[in-house]
Amino acid sequence: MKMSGGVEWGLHCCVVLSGAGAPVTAAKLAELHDVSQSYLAKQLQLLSRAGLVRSTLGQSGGYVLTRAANEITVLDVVEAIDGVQPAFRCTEVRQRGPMAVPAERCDTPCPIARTMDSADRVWRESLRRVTIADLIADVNRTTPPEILAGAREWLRA
Amino acid sequence: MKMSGGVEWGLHCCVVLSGAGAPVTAAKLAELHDVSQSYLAKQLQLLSRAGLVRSTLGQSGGYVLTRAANEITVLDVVEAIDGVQPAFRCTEVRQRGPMAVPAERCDTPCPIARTMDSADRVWRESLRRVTIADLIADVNRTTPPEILAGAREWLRA
DNA sequence: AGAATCTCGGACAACAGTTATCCGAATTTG
DNA sequence: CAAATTCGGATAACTGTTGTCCGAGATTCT
Repeated sequence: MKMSGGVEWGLHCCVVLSGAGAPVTAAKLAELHDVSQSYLAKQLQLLSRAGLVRSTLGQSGGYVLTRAANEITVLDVVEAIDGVQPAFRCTEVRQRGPMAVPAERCDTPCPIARTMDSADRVWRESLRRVTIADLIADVNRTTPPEILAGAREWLRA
Repeated sequence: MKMSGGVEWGLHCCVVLSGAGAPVTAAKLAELHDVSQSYLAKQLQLLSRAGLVRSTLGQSGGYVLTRAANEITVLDVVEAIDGVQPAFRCTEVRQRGPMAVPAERCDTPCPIARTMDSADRVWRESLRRVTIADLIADVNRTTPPEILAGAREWLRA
């Protein structure tokens, strides 16, 4: 089981985008993080399609967050890039084979599926509790101030 | 993000194995669940390697659980088949690019990684709370008794 | 005791989904 | 009108999952 690597990039981009007042191009975001420019563009498209960022076209275009940082949760980004489909999918094994349970007797979902769904819910709930603003606060607290100022300046140039 | 489909099979097998008093062959388990025999064998091997089941060779061999059903958690099966590696892996993006944070200043893990790890922990904790015995109790409550008896008889034959 | 029979176990291919890349079309700014 | 920029799809490489096979090992019957 593996989450798409683009989730990490997307979260970093949201943090950076929140700090910059002006639109930032995909190329700049890719260079800042030292990741593939073409592939990051794809992830940004997913964020855009989910309505988390807005892209402005033209010469001085780029990406901007559509809401305040404390209105965007980590779960929003995860679901935008990795999808909303839960990791476990019940294939209704009990309805197959020589001892199959007829479909009309399966009113309640399989206990295995219920267990997995419950775990999936608490996982998502945990991610929903953390916002981009929380991440920013943590970053501001743990990274050297000169680097923060340097990045801000580098983005402007 | 997608969990291995073998997890579902493995859990069903554990439930069946707990009900049968004698060893059950991989072929019988595959036929009962109507899944690929060769591939199910692979999943059973993983369970065996993790110490959840014990295989006995020879003419009347098969698989047996090594512990009582209430001593095996769903998480045990998930980790045996799907692996223990968390879905999110931090690639230390902050240490890359023109504004990289030097490694010696990164004493605390990235806040993004901490958020993901926390969610992963509650997910695993949720799965750890449910045992095979719980699943069996649920199955016994929700499936028609004649089918349960039929399956028990079918296994014996 | 020996041989047949049946089992598990690991090695070996096919498939799918993810990762990564590129280029043309559409759009805004200067 | 020209330059710069984003968006979307089409396309290749790659990793991991899915699926299949045959050999090694053990038990049972004669």
